[in-house]
Amino acid sequence: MSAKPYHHGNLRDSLLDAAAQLLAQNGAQALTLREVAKAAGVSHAAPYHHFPSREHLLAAVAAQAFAGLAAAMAAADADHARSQGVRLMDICEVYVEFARARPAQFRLMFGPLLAQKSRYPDLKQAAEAAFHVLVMAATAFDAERGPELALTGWSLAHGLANLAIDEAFTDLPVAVPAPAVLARAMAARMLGLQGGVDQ
Amino acid sequence: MSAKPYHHGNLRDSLLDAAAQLLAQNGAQALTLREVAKAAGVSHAAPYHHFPSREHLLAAVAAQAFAGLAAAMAAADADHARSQGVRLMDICEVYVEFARARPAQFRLMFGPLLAQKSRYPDLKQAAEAAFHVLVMAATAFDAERGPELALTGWSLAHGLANLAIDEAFTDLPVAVPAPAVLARAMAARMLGLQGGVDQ
DNA sequence: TGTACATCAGTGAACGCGCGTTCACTGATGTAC
DNA sequence: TGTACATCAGTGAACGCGCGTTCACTGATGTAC
Repeated sequence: MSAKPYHHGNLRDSLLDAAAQLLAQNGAQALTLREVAKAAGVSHAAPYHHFPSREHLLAAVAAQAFAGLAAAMAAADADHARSQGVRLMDICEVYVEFARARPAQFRLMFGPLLAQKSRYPDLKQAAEAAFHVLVMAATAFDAERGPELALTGWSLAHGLANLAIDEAFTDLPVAVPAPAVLARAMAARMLGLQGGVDQ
Repeated sequence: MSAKPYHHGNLRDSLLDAAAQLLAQNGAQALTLREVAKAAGVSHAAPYHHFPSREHLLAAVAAQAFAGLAAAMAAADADHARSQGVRLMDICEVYVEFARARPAQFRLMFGPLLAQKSRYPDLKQAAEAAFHVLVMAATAFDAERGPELALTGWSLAHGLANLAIDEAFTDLPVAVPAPAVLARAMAARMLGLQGGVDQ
């Protein structure tokens, strides 16, 4: 803040923040280390004291994004006033809306830029933690078919999220409801519920 | 073939073929115009006589891939010995297997590299033709809920396809069947059928 | 409370690289007459 | 069947650019004594 100190103090976090912001603006393709450094107000060589390479920085951004997604899903699952089935629908909606709000992050989280996730333990762990929220909720809904429902729900939400952010629905020759509405309706069908109206 | 003629004769198609092959090997990120030209046995400036820019070449590759997907889906829908419900399951399976067989093409078709599809009319038309196959099949299955089923099935297959090629299922703490099996089972559930065994 | 010094987080210049694209050119093709 | 010529599809050298990364350096920090 004050007069630009030589030692930044918390550059690692600043770089992550700057990267996330640039990602939202320009997409992962255009996210260069040099731009990130500039946005953080630091020379373009400084990031190397905190990340071994550009890819490691991207992995850290993705891990942070997974944590955010997991938190949002967990929050949706925490509303105990709602039935477990409705909460599963909420989770699907949250998933889709997360992707729509942060499309570049979402693509980075799953895309080929971080092909070998196993090389980034933190990233892998964050991804698994997010999926775990869904498995737990699905198992609470139906103890026996929990994992199966979780996989189906994940595929459904993931496909919808991707199609939505890739704008595959624009100018389609059929009427398409809003993604959030679609997410709830599809989840309801999958669970054998009445589709969004039985709260 | 013979002694490298100065005039290639069919360079446009050769470039598309070379691009598709390089895409399969290295991914869209690494697909450069220069490499494509080299693979087609031509100087790196030659492609400009057939495509105004790299992006136009990519768009043409994607359009061709959409045509291939549409053909595969149509073939699955053409087996009139099977019930319409089973054929819808077949289409979903074909969709997922297409993605697994050509992951880089699949990502290019939907990804952000071709953000403004509307700038490439051929591409847009090819994409819509593929979706149309699904809508027709879903409408044949259930005249009233056709479009809704098509959207749900598309999301399901698309999500599964993406998760499969991004290897999101590896090392998951739950048992995961093969993608093709998953595709059939999920489609069956969506349609209210018995899940892959009622041929 | 001072001081020497190891450690660390920055800087800024430089490197090599490969890319998309442009340009003036040249060789091949095919058509008018 | 020839020949002149417009057109087209190639070539290869060159351009400018921005990138990731390296390097020797310098200023700040904090700890041992």
